[in-house]
Amino acid sequence: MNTTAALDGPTQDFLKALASETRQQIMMLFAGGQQLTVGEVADRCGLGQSTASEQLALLRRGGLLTSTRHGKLVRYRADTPSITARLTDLRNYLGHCCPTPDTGANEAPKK
Amino acid sequence: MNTTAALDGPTQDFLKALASETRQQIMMLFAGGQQLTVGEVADRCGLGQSTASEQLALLRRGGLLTSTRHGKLVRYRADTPSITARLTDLRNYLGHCCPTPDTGANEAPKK
DNA sequence: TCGTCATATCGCGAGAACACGAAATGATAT
DNA sequence: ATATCATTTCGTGTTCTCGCGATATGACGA
Repeated sequence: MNTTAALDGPTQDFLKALASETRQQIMMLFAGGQQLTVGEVADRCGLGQSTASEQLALLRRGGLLTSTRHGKLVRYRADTPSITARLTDLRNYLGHCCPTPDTGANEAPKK
Repeated sequence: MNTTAALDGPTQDFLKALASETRQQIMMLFAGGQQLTVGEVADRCGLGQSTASEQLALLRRGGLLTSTRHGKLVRYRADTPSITARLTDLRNYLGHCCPTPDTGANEAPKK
C-alpha cells in the first residue's frame, strides 16, 4: 500500500543490503581493503557457494561492494566512494525526518 | 542462523527499522519536529490501527522515535540525538569494512 | 463503579527473504 | 573441442515479515 516512495532506489538497496546479519558479517571480511572471491567468502562464513554469490550480489546492488573478474575468479572489494555517497544520502533523508540530525555536517540552505 | 553478531544490537535494530518502505514513509510524517499519535499515523498512511502501532514500536526500538503518553494518547516524535548516535555507529562500522570511508564532513572542529 | 476511547498485544494468512543443491554460464588450459 | 574450475542462475523448502481483525490493557469521565 505504498503510493509514495520514501527513499530513492539506491538508498533503499543500501539499507536493505545492510539490514541482514549475514551480509553485515560478510562486509566485515573486507576490512582493510581486502579483496575476496566468492568461494573465499562462502568458506569463511560457512555458507553455501550459491548463497554467498547471491548475498554478494545484493551487497553490490546496495553499493557496498564492487566486483572485478580476474580470469575465472571474481574479486569483490568494498566500494568506498559509493558507501560514502549513500551514507550522505541517508543522512540527508534523516535530516528531513527530524530537526537537524546534525552529525557535524551542517546542511547549507540550498540556493 | 548466525551466532556471530556483526553489529551491536542498537545499530541492528536501527537498520532493520529503516529497511522498510512503510516505515520510511512513516518517518517522513515526523518532519519538522512533528508530534503524532498512533491513530494519526495510521490514518495518514492508510494503515490499520494495530499495524501502525506495531511499526511505530519497531521504529522506537530502532532508536528513531520516542513516545510519551498524554492522557490516553501516545505522542510519537523523532529521537534526534539517538538517530545521530546510530548514524555515527553505522559510519564507524562501515569504517571497519573499507579503507577510510571518508566521512566527508565528520567531526570537523566547527567554530 | 461502568463505559468509552486510544493504544498495545495476539493469532492468522499471504508474500518475501534466506539458504541450499542442482544445473547453466563463463573462462582458462590442454 | 573437451575438460575443469569459479561463478551465476534456477527450483525448492523453511523461516521471517507485513498487514489485518479481534481481543486485551490502560486512561479518563460520568
